[in-house]
Amino acid sequence: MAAMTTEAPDTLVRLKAIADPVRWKALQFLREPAPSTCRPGAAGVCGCDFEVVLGLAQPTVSHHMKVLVDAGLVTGEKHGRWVFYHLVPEAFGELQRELATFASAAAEVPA
Amino acid sequence: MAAMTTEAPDTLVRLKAIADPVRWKALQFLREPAPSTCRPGAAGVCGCDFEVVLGLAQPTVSHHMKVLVDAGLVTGEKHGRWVFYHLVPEAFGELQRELATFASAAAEVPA
DNA sequence: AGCACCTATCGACATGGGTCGATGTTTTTC
DNA sequence: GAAAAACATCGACCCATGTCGATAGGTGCT
Repeated sequence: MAAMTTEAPDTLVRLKAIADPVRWKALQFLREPAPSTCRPGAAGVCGCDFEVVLGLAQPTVSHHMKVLVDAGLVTGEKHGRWVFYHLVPEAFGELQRELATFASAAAEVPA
Repeated sequence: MAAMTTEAPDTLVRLKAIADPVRWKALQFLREPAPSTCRPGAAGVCGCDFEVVLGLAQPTVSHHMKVLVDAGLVTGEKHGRWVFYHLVPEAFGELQRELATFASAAAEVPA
């Protein structure tokens, strides 16, 4: 179940993945993970952690994480019976560059 | 009021506004506007232009533009009976910085 | 083996939001 | 004043999707 980060999902897919309150909160947690409640000293954030952080049922968490992984924003490594999630900085870098084209658009005024 | 760009809408509101195929296309058009079909030589893009570009009915266009304006991504100036829309570069700059925090997050490289 | 735990999938439900027709408001033009 | 054009608002429809319970698949522990 390797994460196919080589192919570039559409920008809209990534934006739609981010533009959800639950997934946005999940990404923020991935950015600054609190000490794992299910596995102290773990090298990542597992799905069961998100259940606590997000306050949602397990299938719902699984669904949201799948969306993030499919969008290429997050990778999920399976270690034992846990899945550890990590951010994909490149994906956010690409989005950053996309938005930059809009931030600099108004700079050039039609002659 | 027309342009309440002083208050900062939530980041999620802006992301949700962008993460829509129609509005994304509208933003791209605002970035590189083609010559206006309803008013040649106009100093902006009016709503009726979007009807042609997006291929949608007028109420639908009005709805989408309102979402973009409310999100602070676009301003709408009313000139006569037309409303000319422009990008708000600052808003995209803020989003850019938001995403930068994820792009620079601890990137552990697999051995 | 048997059990407990984490995760993925399925099915069903409810909500949100995109879409359009009809209508109203404002402004320009004749 | 009347007509036309651009835009906003309203109401309704319909699809996408977030949510959960039930269930199945996998893994580690005793």
